[in-house]
Amino acid sequence: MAKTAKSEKSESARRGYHHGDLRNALIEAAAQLALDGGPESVTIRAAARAVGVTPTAAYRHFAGHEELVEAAKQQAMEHLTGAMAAEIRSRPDIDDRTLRALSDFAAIGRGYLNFALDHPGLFRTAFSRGGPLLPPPEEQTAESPFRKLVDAMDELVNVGYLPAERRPLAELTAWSMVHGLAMLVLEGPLREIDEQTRHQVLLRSIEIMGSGLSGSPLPAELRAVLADLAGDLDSDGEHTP
Amino acid sequence: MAKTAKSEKSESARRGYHHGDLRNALIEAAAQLALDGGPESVTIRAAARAVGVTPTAAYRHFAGHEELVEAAKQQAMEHLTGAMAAEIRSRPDIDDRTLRALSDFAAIGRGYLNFALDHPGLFRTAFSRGGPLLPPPEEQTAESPFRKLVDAMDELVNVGYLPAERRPLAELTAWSMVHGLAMLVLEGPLREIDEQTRHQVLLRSIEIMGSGLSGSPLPAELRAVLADLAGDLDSDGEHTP
DNA sequence: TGTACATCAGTGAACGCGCGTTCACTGATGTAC
DNA sequence: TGTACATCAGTGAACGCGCGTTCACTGATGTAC
Repeated sequence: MAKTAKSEKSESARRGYHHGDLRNALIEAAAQLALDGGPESVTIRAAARAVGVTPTAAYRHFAGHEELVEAAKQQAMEHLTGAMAAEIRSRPDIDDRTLRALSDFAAIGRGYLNFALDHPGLFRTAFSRGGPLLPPPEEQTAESPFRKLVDAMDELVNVGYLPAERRPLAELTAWSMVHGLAMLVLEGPLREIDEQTRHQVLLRSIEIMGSGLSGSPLPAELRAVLADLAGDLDSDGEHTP
Repeated sequence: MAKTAKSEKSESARRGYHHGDLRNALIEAAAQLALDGGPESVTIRAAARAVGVTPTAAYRHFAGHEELVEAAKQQAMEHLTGAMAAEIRSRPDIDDRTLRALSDFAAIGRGYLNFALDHPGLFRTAFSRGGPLLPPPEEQTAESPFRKLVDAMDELVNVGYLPAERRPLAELTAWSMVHGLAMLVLEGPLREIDEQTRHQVLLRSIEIMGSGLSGSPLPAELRAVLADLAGDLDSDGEHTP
């Protein structure tokens, strides 16, 4: 870093140096492989091929195959984080705090499922065996989907919707629900379910979760908001923000 | 079958014929491989090796590798069915119908999670990509876990606990929840969660689901029953019935 | 500023692996006479 | 009941594949004088 501080040149010089930034190029190639074919498709040889380099070259930057795959999983998780953060950011504001908190909550679930359906290869990679563990709270950024879920739930308590004694671990229940739905629908026994049913299951799930949290049925106005949100759930291809 | 009808001998004679029943032997070997190492471990060569036969011999009974793997997945699903049916059967009777229906419901979730934790290889195989689809209702046996879940939910309606308008698709929500929990805890980002937390998440999940269905908090007596049930959730190794 | 040298990113050939799959075959079984 | 023959389940050798990984190497870069 002393070198980098000395001159800007070394920064740009490095670009033309042999390959430039082979490590990151390989990671990006690995992420692309994961996007196309899931974690099984991430191999050293394929990544090297994609970058236009000899497999051996990869061993200058990774201890072995496993390290490349781990990088791809990490990358896939960051894609999920980015996609969800963007989706959540792009939602219109709602004045009523309770309504807002609940709709945040629903949007998180919807974003998760959308990502899974839009990028099955990445989703599978992010959650494949040996993928990244849930980081401890202090290491989670504000963008982290899980952090956003926790925040939304905390807000539900602050707002008086969710009784404090029902709060503990509720985020894990909510996560399980939407994760399970994604898995069952993506590559599980429900993978041939029709789009409308899938849509309705998410709706019902959010509803059940919502009233399961508060301990009372959802007010009609909330149900309307949730229905709107779930309506953005898209099916094939990219979803329009 | 005309032959079989003619004499019982042909039945037993077939046993000693070359290998006897190589097809089923290979399927059983495949299931064992899946138990030990998940679906990736199911190969024609390994199954043949386990049975003590040449790989080529497998091609008399399976069109190719894919067909053997499919058989293993089917087998894994049947194991799940059997294990859950046994677990549900072995529960003590409860007089109160509502209590009973709710505890059935909870036991199904617990059985599912127990199977996943006790036999991760089989669980992963049953739900791996390209695994068996959920059969249409008319093809589900009374033993089918999904059928049992549907029945339990119907009973919750009959008993007046679950309002009919909240019934539709609720079984898919419940399934998603427990499936997601199993995936997250088995090989996902929660795989290093401690046993006690895992236990409590299931408890909270059943509670949230239960009150989310009815639209009102669980009566204290129900919570006590559920806590008992979830207490049977075991962690490492076989669970004791 | 120019030259000799050290460094180290990437090359090319090769290895061993387990896999799926195919081939011509063998030898046990069941059957027709 | 005994013998010739057809059937077909299983053998053994071999193929090509893509993979991970290692080896001695080359040649571009950065640096010391």
